[in-house]
Amino acid sequence: MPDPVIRGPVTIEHVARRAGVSPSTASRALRNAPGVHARTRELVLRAARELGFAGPNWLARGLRTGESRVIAVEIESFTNSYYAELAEAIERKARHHGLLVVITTVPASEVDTAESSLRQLLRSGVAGLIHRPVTGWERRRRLLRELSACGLTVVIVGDDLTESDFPIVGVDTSQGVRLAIDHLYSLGHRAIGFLSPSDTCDRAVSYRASVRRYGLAERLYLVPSGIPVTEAAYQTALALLDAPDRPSAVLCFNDLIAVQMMQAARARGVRVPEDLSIVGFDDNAEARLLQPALTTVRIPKAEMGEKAVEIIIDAIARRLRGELSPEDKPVRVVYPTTLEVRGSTAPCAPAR
Amino acid sequence: MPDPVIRGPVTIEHVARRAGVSPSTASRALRNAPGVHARTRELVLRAARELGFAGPNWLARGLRTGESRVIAVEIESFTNSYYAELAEAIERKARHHGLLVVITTVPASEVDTAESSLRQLLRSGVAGLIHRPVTGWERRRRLLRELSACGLTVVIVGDDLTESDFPIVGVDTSQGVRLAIDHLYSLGHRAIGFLSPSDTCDRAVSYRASVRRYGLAERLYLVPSGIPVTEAAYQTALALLDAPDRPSAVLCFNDLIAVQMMQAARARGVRVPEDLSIVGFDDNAEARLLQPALTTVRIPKAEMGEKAVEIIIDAIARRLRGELSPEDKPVRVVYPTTLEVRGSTAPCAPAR
DNA sequence: CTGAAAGCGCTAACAA
DNA sequence: TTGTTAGCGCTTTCAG
Repeated sequence: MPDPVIRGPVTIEHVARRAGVSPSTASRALRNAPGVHARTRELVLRAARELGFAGPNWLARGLRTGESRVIAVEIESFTNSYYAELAEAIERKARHHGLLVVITTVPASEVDTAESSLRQLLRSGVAGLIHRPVTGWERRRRLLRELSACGLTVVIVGDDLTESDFPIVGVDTSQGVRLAIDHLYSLGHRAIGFLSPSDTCDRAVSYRASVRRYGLAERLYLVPSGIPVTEAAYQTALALLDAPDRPSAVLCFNDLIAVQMMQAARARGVRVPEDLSIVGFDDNAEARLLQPALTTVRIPKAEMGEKAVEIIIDAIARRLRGELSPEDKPVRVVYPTTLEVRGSTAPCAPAR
Repeated sequence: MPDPVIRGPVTIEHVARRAGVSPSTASRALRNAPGVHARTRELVLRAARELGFAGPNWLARGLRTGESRVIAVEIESFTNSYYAELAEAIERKARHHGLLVVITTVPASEVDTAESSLRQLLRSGVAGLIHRPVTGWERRRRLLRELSACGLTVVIVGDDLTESDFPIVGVDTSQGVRLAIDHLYSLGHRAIGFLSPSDTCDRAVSYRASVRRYGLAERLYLVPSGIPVTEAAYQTALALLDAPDRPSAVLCFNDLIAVQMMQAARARGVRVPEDLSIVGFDDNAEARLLQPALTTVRIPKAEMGEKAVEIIIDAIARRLRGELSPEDKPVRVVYPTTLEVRGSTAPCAPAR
């Protein structure tokens, strides 16, 4: 019998017909569902192979079962290596579990527009959303809660832990900041600045606490918003260097800002680490490329991404089992940070 | 009348019922399809708004119409900033056209395993695939052709243009290499090496041609495969530096390898650019962070990504119009490169 | 201009 | 163990 030509993807019905069984039997066999005679299963699998069956149509299956093999990730940008690392881990983990990953980017300039695309996600059979809070995130908690109410599992990934409505995967910011300040203090630094775009975020709060613990003065250098953050950080860094009471060490809000600090130092002829010690935060890939390499507080981004996926997979499984646990306290996973000591920090120069 | 509670996402039927019309009319109104009385449309839209209708379920619509609002991107890694830039542009363009982007990563170590996940894509209602060839890509042309035959538009993005079965978005490699060699030659360099993991790729071929054009000797330093490419590149770079006839300038296969070259030079105390000029390729983000900043051949990654999306959107539109053009010569878009002259190149030192 | 009916591909009940 | 039936939410004939 000549193979009947099948245009378009092969469906379960094709396989069933060829194997001489009903579609439902074919479906069961293909899914390894129980209650299929071994010989029948064989038959079906062979037919599938011969026809080049590529697996069931997920749209159809999803429509029928309500299941979903897709999770969504919302980040600010791919080219920020922090997010890239996070997304990579998420995708890897998801792939190993047979999940597809839809990535949506929400540029800071479009936080408002983004609502519609998130809603679309919901209607696209997405099982979960991994959300990394960005500027303006406060505005969308309502939306997120709404999505969550519609059965979509929302997981927050971030280091600000002031959140309790959703499962959250975060890091112990205050511990990380303490690591950095302890390191600088033990190198003899007593004038330790903090270069940050915010003075109310967890990192800033922790900085103040850490510095106070040693009885040191707070030296917060606030990066103004409005202009692109790198440019603003660079300007603020210059101002920091030009100030008469320039600190001997600076903790930067993150590595992106630390890069600007380094470049500003170079522009002013301030040697790092001899004249100025710099510590970053996050441990982005570029930290190691800088010259000198950047001492920084490492955030376990890969682990965090994987954990977020696990939480979603868990939620999916639980929902399948009918345990529609509405609000039994969202999970909170907090990772510790580590200090990566590299070349940008050194003992405080005695002569100042 | 109290709002009847609707659990789960609101469907078109809910909207229809509330508006007092049939589902088909609601569907038409929501889609802005012709043949709906203005007043009826109003009614439907209002009902939709009141119910918080978030748009039609794409699974259902896709199942019915065969349309798809999802495109897939296959890259090797997120953390390689080349791919990150590409993916970012793709996602942005896609988002602006209302398309969702599924990103699949194919680590070099898993090129074989990856087949199944690509097949899954096909069954997930994906309209197009943007494929950036990676190691082992030859092995999957068969698969790609198969997917393509099933109605999925495959677009290749890359700089090796030896491909004619699929639409391709690429760059003029030989022009780019010539740019680099011309630059070095005009700086007085006559011993120009090429540090590359392959001696048969377009870039290597172009290097040989360019160097021959000036009557210079070929100095190809081949990075062995098997071990991680960065490590291998570093070792080869050291060998290059230690050789008695060390070149005065090196063109690197890409910026990733150029980074290794820089670090090897630092390790050996060879000053860049005084003792050695280095040119990269791609213009990754890190090129600007290096010290000195890397002179490199810029590839317009963002434009390429956007163009790839356009090609897919075009194909979707054409298919909807029924123009199932089977094989009318795939599009080829070739971008020129530009040379970004930065600090890593300088006139050849006279004394050697 | 609107509604009723059918079906995209799949799977969960229920029957056999 | 297997087949039959129905329906997920939507769109698209085809009548009205």
